[in-house]
Amino acid sequence: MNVTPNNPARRRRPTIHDVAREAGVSRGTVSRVLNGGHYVSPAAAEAVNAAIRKTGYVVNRHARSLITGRSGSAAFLLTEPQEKFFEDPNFNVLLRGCTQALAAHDIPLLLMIAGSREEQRRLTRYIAAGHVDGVLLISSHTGDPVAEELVRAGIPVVMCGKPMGRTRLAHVAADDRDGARQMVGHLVAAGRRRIGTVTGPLDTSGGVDRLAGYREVLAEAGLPVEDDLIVTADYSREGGAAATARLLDRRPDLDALFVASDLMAQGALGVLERAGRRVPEDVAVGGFDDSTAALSSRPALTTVRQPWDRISTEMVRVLLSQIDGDATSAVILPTELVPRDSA
Amino acid sequence: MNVTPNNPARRRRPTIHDVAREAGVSRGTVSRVLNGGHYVSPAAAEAVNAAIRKTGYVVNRHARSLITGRSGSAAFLLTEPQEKFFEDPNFNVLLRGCTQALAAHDIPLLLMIAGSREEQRRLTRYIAAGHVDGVLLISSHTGDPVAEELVRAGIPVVMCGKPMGRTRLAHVAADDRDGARQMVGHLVAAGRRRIGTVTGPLDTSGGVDRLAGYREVLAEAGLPVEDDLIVTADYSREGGAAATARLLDRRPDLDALFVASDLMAQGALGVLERAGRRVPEDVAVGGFDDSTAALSSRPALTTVRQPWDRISTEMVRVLLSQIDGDATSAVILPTELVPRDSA
DNA sequence: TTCTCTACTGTGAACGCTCACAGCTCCCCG
DNA sequence: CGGGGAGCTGTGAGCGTTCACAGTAGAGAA
Repeated sequence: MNVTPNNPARRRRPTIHDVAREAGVSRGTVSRVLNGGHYVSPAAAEAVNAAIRKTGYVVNRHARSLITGRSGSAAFLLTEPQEKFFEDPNFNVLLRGCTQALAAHDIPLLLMIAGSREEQRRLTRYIAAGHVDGVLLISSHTGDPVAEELVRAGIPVVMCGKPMGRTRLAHVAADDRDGARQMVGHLVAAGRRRIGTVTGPLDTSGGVDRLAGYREVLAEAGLPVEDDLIVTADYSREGGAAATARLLDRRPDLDALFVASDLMAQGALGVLERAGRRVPEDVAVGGFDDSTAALSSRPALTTVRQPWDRISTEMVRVLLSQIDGDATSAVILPTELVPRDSA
Repeated sequence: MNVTPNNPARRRRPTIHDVAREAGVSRGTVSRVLNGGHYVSPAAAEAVNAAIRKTGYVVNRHARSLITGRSGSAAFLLTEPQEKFFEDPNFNVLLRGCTQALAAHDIPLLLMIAGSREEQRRLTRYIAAGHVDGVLLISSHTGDPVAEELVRAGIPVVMCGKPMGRTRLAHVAADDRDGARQMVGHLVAAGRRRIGTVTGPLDTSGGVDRLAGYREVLAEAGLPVEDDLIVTADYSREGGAAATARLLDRRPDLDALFVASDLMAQGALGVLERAGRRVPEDVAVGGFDDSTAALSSRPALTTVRQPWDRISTEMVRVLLSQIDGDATSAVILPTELVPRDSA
């Protein structure tokens, strides 16, 4: 005697066959409903949808991927040690924006971190094996081999920020040069004359382009561009503090400071305060990014807004169109001066 | 006439068939080599491995998943707004540790963030649909519905930290109570008598248990446990600063402070400095976590080390064994006092 | 009426893998 | 010397989809 008669296949997940049987149609029709509903009669579509609701059917993505050759997911790939990114408030906004933009297309975003060359190799292999349809690449420094490897493997890649190498790579970036021009122009217009700058690393486009904007505006205003007013740091709070200390040491007559990131500007504010300089009375300070750090610092930071929300949606748009076979493209988005209390 | 005779299937990825043909064996043998190499002669294994190298073969995980029913990936799921986690240095260490521990098993870790109830629902559905083999759940607050939903759907889940609800959930946590006992014991032994505490949120086990340890030690030392020496904050730097200011206002006679996280302790140090108190001479400060914040603060923070590296490897171990069908289990790891300069 | 075109539907064949099974050889033990 | 087991191998089936194709019905044109 069978003790559990009603339990031959307990809790098997319903397949497309079950839905088809339930709806009284064929597999093909169910599949068509699932994929856009073209060439399906209204009555059949209705029956299929009812059957899907009734059975609680969910497509098996593995089966679908096997035949379509697509995984239905994308990667958010960091090719530098993660600490740097996590500390940076911009990163939060970018990640969140990309996740949401992809969620609208029902594409989950896998966050991958490849700090060491070893990890880079492993992940490149993994991605190149087709486990991900496309990559949002967050890498700033020159000579990052990952982008090239992925492109060679035929994987759609979109970078955040202008790539430094000569590779023709799809990317989305803010207009760093113009943002710097706006900020330094603002400082000049306020009557500042001895304007220093703390740049980002000069193997990143943000570092180079913001410095270029600074130089241009000074030159246009007829002010000398002096080397001892220029210090390079690494976008971190501590780096910004150290650079500012050095600058202040070299040029005690400083009356304004353009810092290439809000985080570094926070470090700068601390150093200036400890040195007894009032901001903005003695030294005006301008940041870059309009990150959360800008609002929480005291005084509130005058900064340059990067349109992170638009950057993320654009990155996703470019990636998806590239996955659909379109050519690579580049998008540069405008930046905007945000005047607050520090300058 | 065929114009491109040599190009019928350009750049097709090699399959197990190609490897089998190349090695002169059958599909079955190749599959066995791929899955551990049992019941394969050394000669055959050698031939297969050579063929894999030659063809550049990589398994198609979609095909494998289709039959095994496993995805070969795991999720790192945050059920709270991401900002909080990213700011916290502990989170970096935990994420990195888990990623590495899983990488050793060739299991990629998908980072998922479910800040809103809406996102939680979407991701729960996604995970329950079988797209991930298991979940490392980072959620601290009481009444988080995600854990229960996942468990009900039969998904292996391991939590970081003791769950507050009554659910019997697999988890890995540090011994918060004992860590607090060590720290407060240290303060008492140093002759401190008016010891305040800044606790974590009281709907997290870290908040509750560390407070419990504080209370116990004071009671055991014959010191009064006074309510106005206890303030609750939210683990953030700012929250810690605000709580300390309140405490100092209420009890100017404070001679020691046990702060339930290093980040909050950093905030506390700032407030104490501005209030003109010397640390540790006037007020001894003890943190919790031994995060990077502890070393970078001035003075270097005496704190309680949470074994994050072991926590992450244990989480992965418990998750994998649960995926393999073992029962859920809980692991509590020891904490350790790290004496530095602040107490 | 017949023919063509469009809208819709069902069916077989993949996709690339693992699993179960059957078959083979060889060795050890009774 | 026969039987049983261990070690190794190949084969067929099937996982749950999508895709291409063949086919049907009905509408409209010739």
